[in-house]
Amino acid sequence: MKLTARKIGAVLKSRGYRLTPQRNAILSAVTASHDHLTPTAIHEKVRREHKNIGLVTVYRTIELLAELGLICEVHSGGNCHSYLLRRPDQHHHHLICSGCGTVADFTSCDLSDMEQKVSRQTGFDINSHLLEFMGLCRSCQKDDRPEGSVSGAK
Amino acid sequence: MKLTARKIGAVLKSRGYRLTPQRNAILSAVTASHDHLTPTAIHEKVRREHKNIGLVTVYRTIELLAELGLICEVHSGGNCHSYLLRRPDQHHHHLICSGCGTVADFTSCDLSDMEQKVSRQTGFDINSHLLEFMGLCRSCQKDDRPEGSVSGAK
DNA sequence: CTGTAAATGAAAACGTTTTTCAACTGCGAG
DNA sequence: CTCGCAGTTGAAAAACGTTTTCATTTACAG
Ligand SMILES: [Mn+2]
Ligand SMILES: [Mn+2]
Ligand SMILES: [Zn+2]
Ligand SMILES: [Zn+2]
Repeated sequence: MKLTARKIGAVLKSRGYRLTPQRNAILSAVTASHDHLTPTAIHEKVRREHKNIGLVTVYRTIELLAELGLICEVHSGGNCHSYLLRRPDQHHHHLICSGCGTVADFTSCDLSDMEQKVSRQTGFDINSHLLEFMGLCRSCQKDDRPEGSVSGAK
Repeated sequence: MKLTARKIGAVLKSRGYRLTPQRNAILSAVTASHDHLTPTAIHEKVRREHKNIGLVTVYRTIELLAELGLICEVHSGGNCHSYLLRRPDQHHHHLICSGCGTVADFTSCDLSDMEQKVSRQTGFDINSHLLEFMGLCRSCQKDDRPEGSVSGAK
């Protein structure tokens, strides 16, 4: 069942959030678009009708919608990376410990079956993928931290 | 065969790049660390010995090393995202067209086998993953653009 | 040693995201 | 319907992270 601006509005209210004109405008912009939009792009779109809306509001609304799982986030390849020495020669992927930041490598990645399937389903000609696992490394599982005590990189 | 600062230095030279003290310092910092480091983190590390090195140089060197595949890039969850309306209710992933930016959904994702395997191999307790496919959508395959003419979002 | 193209650092420009705070308003209680 | 207030907003500034510019320095081939 497809999400509409109206439905999302209802979800917001049911969760105790207010349904403001600004939020409605943002909902319309997002539901109307078949693209993925950056916060700025959303702002520009919304602005056409709602000239005075602040970019801050866009950020706040996006955050809210993402939290509630009403919008999806795409990693648009921008600049939010950290780096580490390459260890395996081969194509591989990473596991990142959300406790301490440790990164482990994973080489036996076989997405080709999935890629084929997806390719057939969608008609896309796939040429690369981004795959990362998140979790707790062995030692962080033991530590069993108090909560919210991530120390790792960044 | 593990990459060392020395070996990477050799690669650089063999590719016609100069081996400067700054680059060496960065290589040492990166090879010494078992963590993934942000550009700023690398800068801070390197600075201890090489007080005058500029953050610009760190950025330039990282770019170089990444291009040559000597370091790996981890998507550290920062802020480089675009957003779109959630379409499938279920857990799913995205295919992004590098031609026009179109995003397609892919629901039949089954990484659980891989997750189990990786989990066994590394001892990680995996609780989430990031998976995205990149490629050309059907219509962009036809268009066969001149080159570098991405128009999509962002 | 020298000449030259490559590399560097300081500073400024940039684009994005967050913080702050005073003003405003959606909406439920009365 | 009105009132009151917690929730929401916008302007502005601060905080970031990254890139550009440009004059100066330097690695290294010849
Ligand atoms: Mn999604
Ligand atoms: Mn890697
Ligand atoms: Zn850990
Ligand atoms: Zn396309």
